[in-house]
Amino acid sequence: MKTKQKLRLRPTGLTIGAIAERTGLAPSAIRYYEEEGIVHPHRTDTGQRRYERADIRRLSFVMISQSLGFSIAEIRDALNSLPSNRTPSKADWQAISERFRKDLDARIAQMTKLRDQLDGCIGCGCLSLSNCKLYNPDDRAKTRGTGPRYLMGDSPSDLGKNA
Amino acid sequence: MKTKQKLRLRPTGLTIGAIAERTGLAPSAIRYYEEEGIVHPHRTDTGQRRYERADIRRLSFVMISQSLGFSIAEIRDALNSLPSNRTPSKADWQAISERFRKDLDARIAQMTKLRDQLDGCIGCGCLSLSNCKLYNPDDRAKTRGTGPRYLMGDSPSDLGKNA
DNA sequence: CTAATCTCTCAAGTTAACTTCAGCACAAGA
DNA sequence: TCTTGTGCTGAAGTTAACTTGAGAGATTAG
Repeated sequence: MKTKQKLRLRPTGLTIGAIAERTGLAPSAIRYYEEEGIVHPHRTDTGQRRYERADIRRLSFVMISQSLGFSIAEIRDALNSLPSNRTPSKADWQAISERFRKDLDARIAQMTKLRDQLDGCIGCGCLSLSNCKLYNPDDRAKTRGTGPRYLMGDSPSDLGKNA
Repeated sequence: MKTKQKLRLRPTGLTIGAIAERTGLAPSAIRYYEEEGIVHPHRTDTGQRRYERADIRRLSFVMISQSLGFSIAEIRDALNSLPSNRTPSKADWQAISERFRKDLDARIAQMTKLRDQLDGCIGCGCLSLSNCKLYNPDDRAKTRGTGPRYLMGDSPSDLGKNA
């Protein structure tokens, strides 16, 4: 079929630069997201990445989700629930939205709860840590953030002893 | 050598191990907090750290604050507002509590706002990113977390164009 | 007095989410 | 065609908040 001249494959897809411009993300970040399995651009015969329009939405979703406190891993998992064979529909995105909303609701509730205990505990001068609600490790929200904090709340064993 | 006998200085203060037990923190974490200027134990003549009872409260405050999403730097700054010449009073702690509460209120409000926009935007399938409120960089909460994210929202320049 | 614990310091490792850089290949425009 | 401008890869750096490990001294239980 191809008399294979130069055979200029029509410029299928957007370059990483174009995507970067439209999303506001740095190309390096976009490549990183690929490593993390968030986007799966195809390559030109010379190895350059080419993205689809739908990828802009995926990446934008990442930015929004991150600002809401979700990790890349969580976001990837959510995106993996989108159909891979067809372009995600409105319903598909709504399903994700609901999952995230549930998580958000829980976090907001948790923060509100801790905030309400703040005055009562820290504010009181914490003269009796032993019965301070904020010290309950189950209530101390597992901070969303980085790094080893492994032992956080692992052995607050003798908190009830004295102050 | 020493004409002075053993001269047992009375065991002033708690050892790092004792503090670790009472707070549930690892000794390494406590030493790290010292580097960060959160606690200032004095040393025995042989170089071991000795803490005061009040340090337990400082460290507990750190744990609580972290679970509320505050960084070590923010926590240190708050603690620095405590009087250094006398043991902090109830009122001293309450002042800090209020500052943190304000911050918490703002963050909760922000999260609630974004959450409410979630369904409307992601849920809708985001057919028109151009007028999506979640894309407003000013609204995208500056995520509390680690690492370079410097450019996040730095140049979402052409977001209003298409896509 | 000894063995078992504890502590100390300093360097290096860890996670997350990226960035920066070096060296090289391809693409676009005057 | 020659010159910029992009893009690619892989390795290493960055921040935060700590942990882990090595080598050596200090404390304590028996």
